[in-house]
Amino acid sequence: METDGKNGPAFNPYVSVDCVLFGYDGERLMVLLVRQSEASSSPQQDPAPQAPCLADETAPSTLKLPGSIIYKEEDLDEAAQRVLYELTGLKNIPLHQFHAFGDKNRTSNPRDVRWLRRFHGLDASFERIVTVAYFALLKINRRIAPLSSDYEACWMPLDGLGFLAFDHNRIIESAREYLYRHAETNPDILFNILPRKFTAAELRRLFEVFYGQTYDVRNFHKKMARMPYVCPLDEREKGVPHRAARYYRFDRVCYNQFRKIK
Amino acid sequence: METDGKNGPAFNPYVSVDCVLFGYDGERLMVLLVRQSEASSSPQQDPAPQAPCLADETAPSTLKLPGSIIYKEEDLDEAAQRVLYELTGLKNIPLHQFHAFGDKNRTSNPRDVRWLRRFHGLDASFERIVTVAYFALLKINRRIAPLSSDYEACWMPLDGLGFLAFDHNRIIESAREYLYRHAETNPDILFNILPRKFTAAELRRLFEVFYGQTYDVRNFHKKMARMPYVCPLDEREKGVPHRAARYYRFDRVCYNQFRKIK
DNA sequence: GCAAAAGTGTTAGAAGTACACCCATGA
DNA sequence: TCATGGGTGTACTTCTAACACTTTTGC
Repeated sequence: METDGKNGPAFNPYVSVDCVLFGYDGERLMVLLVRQSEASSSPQQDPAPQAPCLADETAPSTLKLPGSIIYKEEDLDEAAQRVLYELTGLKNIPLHQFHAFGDKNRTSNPRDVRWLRRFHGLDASFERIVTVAYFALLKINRRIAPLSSDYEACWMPLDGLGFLAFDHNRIIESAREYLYRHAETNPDILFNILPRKFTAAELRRLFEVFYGQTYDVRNFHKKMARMPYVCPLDEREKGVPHRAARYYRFDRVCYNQFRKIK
Repeated sequence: METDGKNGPAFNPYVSVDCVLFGYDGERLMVLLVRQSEASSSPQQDPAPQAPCLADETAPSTLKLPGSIIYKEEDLDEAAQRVLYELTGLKNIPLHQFHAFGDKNRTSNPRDVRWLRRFHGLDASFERIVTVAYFALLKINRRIAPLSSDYEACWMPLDGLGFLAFDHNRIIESAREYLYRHAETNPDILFNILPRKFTAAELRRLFEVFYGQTYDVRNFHKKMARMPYVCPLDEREKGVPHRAARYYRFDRVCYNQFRKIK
């Protein structure tokens, strides 16, 4: 801050947070998007619940990441938690800040400009919105879906997303890289999106989807054996038309100890 | 951005960039800091060259990270590059954005508030400065030092920093973690801070300082042999009172190829 | 010849990879 | 009894870590 004085053409951009909420439904990685509505009313005033949508490229509205301008009395992290909560009802989910996007022209697409004016009432003189992006990895289950529909939100498969508002395609791509890197050193993030009890096959499936490769079944069992925090239970599957699989659970206490000694 | 409408108490904070410039002098890791001057004039108008300073806890001024409010026509990355250039004269150095700091009270220390008013002429109503932090790893050499002194800048040993302005202690600690993580996947960053020609001992010393551990000499030679981009030269040290060490150089072309196939 | 740093090879354990068959269950 | 997916062991390679002595040079 020493390199400009009173002279510098300082200015105040808007600061927002955007949340890249990855979800796993047991089969695919998804991302939670909301409609960039053409209506000028805010969703709080005019909730329009509707069925979880499919991508519709020809619709007049575009999809975008959930986000919000930060409020005066909020920390960045708090704003991100608020966005998550208002959209999904979830609290205390670790949200990871990964990058700030502040290019001069990131809000220059005419459609986006129009939307910002109508929906946010931003005056014509606004210059830019600097957004601080967060990601989280969520378990897709029944609790989330109904809330999402209030915001015309939908889970979209991560592969083959169409064109999104602003620079949100880029933000998601970036989030994905940070997610992978984060998971390397924090594998617990993956266990959060499995059921409390899970089978070896479920864990393997998750690894295969996440890392985009296949794992030899035998070697994967050995890999699991080397994770002391993956604890086999006595319980097994029931009612399956084949040999019943053993259940495992993730032991966080054990996980934290394991990390310390490593 | 769907979770607030016209209703939200949106506001515009200042947005700044701060640069954590790590430096290596062949022996220690340092960080480049500037004085949080009590004078109200900007350094451009009143450059006061002085000898590279030592930490002086009792002085009326505190040390801080170099940084700047972003200008209207600047991208965040451009602002960070500008700060780096104005302070060191260096261009085209990769600066890595790593985190945005936007806590409500990060600029609430009375001394910092006073400084912001005097030095930046920020009016009394400012609420907050959201700062986007960058780091880079530099080779400390003669070209940097003279420029630094114009800003009352000094290289401080990374360990044992005193109390800095704002939340800059925290920012540096965070930068350090990101730097380590970055170097894991991008080891080239370490070779940038070695001389063009370096000995195995120099490389080992760097690794030991950087990773805070010692390396067995023989194993380290094997480690080097597994880095195809570290090329032995025919040249050797001269005039040393012991067996002359071989020189090596970092081959970037080879490095890039090696990364692709991995 | 001596002080000071350079350079070199072997062994053991841990982790990763490739590969094929029998087991338990419900229908 | 059959279709379906669950579960297991061995051999090879690669990486890591521990460990001690000889070489070269200037003084």
